[in-house]
Amino acid sequence: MKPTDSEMEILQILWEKGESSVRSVHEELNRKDVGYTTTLKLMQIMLDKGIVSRDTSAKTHFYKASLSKEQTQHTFLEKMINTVYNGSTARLVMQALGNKRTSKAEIELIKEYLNNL
Amino acid sequence: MKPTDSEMEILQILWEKGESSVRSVHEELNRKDVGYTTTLKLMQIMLDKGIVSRDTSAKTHFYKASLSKEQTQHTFLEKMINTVYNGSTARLVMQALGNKRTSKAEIELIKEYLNNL
DNA sequence: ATTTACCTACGAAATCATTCGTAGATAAAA
DNA sequence: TTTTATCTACGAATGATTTCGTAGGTAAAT
Repeated sequence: MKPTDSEMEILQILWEKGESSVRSVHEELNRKDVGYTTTLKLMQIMLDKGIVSRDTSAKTHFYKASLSKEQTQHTFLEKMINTVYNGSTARLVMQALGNKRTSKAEIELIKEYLNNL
Repeated sequence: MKPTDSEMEILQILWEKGESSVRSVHEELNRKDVGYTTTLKLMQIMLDKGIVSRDTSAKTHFYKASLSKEQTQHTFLEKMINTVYNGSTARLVMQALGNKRTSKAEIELIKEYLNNL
């Protein structure tokens, strides 16, 4: 239900690339220090947990995320707003904008978005 | 320096309540299933890690957070933006605003904030 | 003065996440 | 056909987090 950090990294790749083999996920994660079977094991554990599903019809299995990116991100955000920002979205947003020097383009994007709300 | 989930829960209480005894933190965490010595141990570990400091002049020790709420929240946000939103602050902000029905007052607050950047 | 109630310290078990090595299967290359 | 490459499965080591039990201290209540 709550992906770990490593699992999150793998999910990112699956969302971006779509259905993928372990090898291709492993190469995308450019953690050079970590062996192939580690990635394999992680993905097998994710399968157990129901975080991903897979197609085993060929020798090389293909994995895909069970949850949508949006749904997962939403869960994370909600949790963060409630536990860390006492339920105030504005507080989170302002801190996000304040602490990082956000690019002008990004700021414009947000302004536009706000006007359309 | 990355507090774990349990450590985060304790930090929340210390930020809110200020300097506190283990007992009072333990009661505030309403995890009924967990014993007092567990909370004690966690806070002792946090002391080892430098996450909290304490006053041992009386029999009952008093703990306080070493890091400010703002700084710690910032670290979390950064990490979240990087791991979940591919480094895009705007994407986080827009999802935060989009998924929850944010009040008009909050939206105004954010607009004003953006104009002052 | 003895019991009761809290407190700290701390070792160690239980749990969970991450890592790797090895075995065995299959397919492609030589 | 034999070798080589690549795949899955899975047990087990490692490391970090969370949990609890027990021992020993101090202070208040009986």
